[in-house]
Amino acid sequence: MKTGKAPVTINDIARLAKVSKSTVSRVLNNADTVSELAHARVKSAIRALNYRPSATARNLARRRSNTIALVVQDIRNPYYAFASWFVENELRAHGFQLAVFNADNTASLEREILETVASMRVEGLLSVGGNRDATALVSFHSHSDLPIVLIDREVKGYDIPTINLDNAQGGARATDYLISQGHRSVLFATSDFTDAELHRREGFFQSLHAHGIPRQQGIVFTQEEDKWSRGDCRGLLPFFISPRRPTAVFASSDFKAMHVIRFLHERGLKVADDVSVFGFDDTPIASVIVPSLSTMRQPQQAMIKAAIGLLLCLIGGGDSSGAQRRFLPELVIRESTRPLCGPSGID
Amino acid sequence: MKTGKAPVTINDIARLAKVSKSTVSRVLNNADTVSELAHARVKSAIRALNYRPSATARNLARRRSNTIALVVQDIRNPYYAFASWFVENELRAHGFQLAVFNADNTASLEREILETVASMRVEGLLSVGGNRDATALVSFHSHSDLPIVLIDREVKGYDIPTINLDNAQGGARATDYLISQGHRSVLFATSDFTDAELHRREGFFQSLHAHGIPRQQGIVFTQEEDKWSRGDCRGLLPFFISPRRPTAVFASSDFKAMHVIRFLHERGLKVADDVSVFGFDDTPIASVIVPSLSTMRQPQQAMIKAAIGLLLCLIGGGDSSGAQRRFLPELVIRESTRPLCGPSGID
DNA sequence: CTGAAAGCGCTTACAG
DNA sequence: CTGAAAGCGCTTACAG
Repeated sequence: MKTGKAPVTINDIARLAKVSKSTVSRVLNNADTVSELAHARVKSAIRALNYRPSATARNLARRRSNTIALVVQDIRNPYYAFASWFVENELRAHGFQLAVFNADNTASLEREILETVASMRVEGLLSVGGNRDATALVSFHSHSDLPIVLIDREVKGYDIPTINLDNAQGGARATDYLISQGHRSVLFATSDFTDAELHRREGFFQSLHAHGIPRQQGIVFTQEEDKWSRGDCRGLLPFFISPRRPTAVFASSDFKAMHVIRFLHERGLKVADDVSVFGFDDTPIASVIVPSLSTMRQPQQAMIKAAIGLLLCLIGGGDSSGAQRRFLPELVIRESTRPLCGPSGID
Repeated sequence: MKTGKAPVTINDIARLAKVSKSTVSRVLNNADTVSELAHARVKSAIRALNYRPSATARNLARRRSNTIALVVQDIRNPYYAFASWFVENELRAHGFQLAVFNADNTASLEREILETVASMRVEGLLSVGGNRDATALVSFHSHSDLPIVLIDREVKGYDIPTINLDNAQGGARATDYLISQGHRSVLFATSDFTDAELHRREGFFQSLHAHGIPRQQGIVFTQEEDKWSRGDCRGLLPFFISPRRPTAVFASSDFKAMHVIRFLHERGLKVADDVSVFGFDDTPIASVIVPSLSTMRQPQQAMIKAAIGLLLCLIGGGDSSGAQRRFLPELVIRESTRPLCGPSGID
């Protein structure tokens, strides 16, 4: 029953059903002003020709696409993969379609995506995560009416509605916890890629300070995101050949924590027993790996729901200039951290 | 510089640049038959009004969308997330856009997606993975001209171009390896959700048989995919309270292997030392976790490239009825498996 | 309840 | 090199 090259159109249906295309359109859109007879004939014509209305034509005529764009920074990252899954489900419940775009942590790609999104005439844009260069986004936002809501991204000096985690507090509370377990020599492992990480680091130092620990004992190890992705942690070596090695590592994400764990393993150090490891995000896998990972949980679903609520409100014409919501992370203690008992832990 | 409610159109540009919309269209499409003057005026009008042509209108007029649909079974699964990343990059190189759809392992959702895809007038469809109910896909394929290529899915009795892994061989070679390490009591942990898993299990039994191991010593533990997702492995308990517990577990995916590892950990059993664990897929995380996971590597990128090549060929009008390619998995030995030394391993 | 007509924002022959 | 016209496949007032 292959239909040949040219797709069947509303005119084909009208002809076969012996009605006007207006009437076909009416049954397509469930109008109640169609006679039973016409309705039946149209329906059967549709079935006979295996007709599906063109979304393209419909969108053009209706001047709306009924779709919302989501741009994530890296779909390979489970955190974003899950976000896209959740956003799609939430939007479906509201009758919207989702178009996902992957920015690959690259500003130039993000720029392209914004162009595409604009030409698609989507009705709203959700962006989750992001690197620090937001110029494309800012310029796009200031030149367009498209409702935009950002998650996990701060754009200073511009009024874009934003849903964020209190990353500084997260960093501080994680560090507080490690210190409360007796750790005095804590290494913060990160990249300086996102504002979120910068704030987590800030919180790290705040906590040290609050506990009267000199800044030098709060060691920071930074390397490019790319090296983390490849699992290249050689840069950590110097910190662990010294006799006064850190007794705890606080990584700026679960993903990095897992790489730190592998590094320690290869150096013959045991997680928890020798070195406590703490993550950030509470990725699904954090509770599965052995030992399971202590981490700061990000209330991702709540944040996404809030963002979608905001976006839908904006689309509905609502005003939310200056809308900023900040969520609090939650301490999750698992197996990868342990109290430091006695001085034997350091040396 | 907000533009007000109605988006600017090609007519606005034509008016401002004092040319016809034909000419605007020409510069939009980089036609070389435009005078310098006209070109410059159009360009500056476009910039002045921040104009972006409507992809919807363009697609309708051109009768092509330039986009390809990818349907994955569960975007939360890193395997699929990576696939979508890779497909997008490959397609970009060929000038196509990608629209990703998530079937959530649900036949009814897959059906809906197929409807959407059809109405979008995409130019091709790639499907990766899939549960065993392919009726929607088969019926769709037989009623439409849309080029379709399947990856990791077998549809028997219908001629849909397919790229598959030789899962039976993968299952057999993995089991061969475990047996070669002295394991005689191997547990195969799986769900019976996909054909791939069924074939892996088949290979498992083939290998046992080839090594003269009675079927009863090849234990199979099956539970629904859903329980695996939730990490509920209580069903494994009976196998491990018996004194003659398995010395090796072969899981039908890396993901399941990780849950098995957690289960063993909670029972006080050490991976590799007490029980060898073997996965399937070689997910990125397999080499990061501690101990790193022995597994069968699936040449995912090569398979995707082959699938895209096939799809592009079909789109170009090529004929590939009966196109079936089968790739071979590769044995990857890491830390989670160990030779069984001496009878002490069994009891 | 139904159809003819205009329009959505583009592209594409066709003349000139 | 350029413009007027027709057309892509729908929807939406407007008459009747």
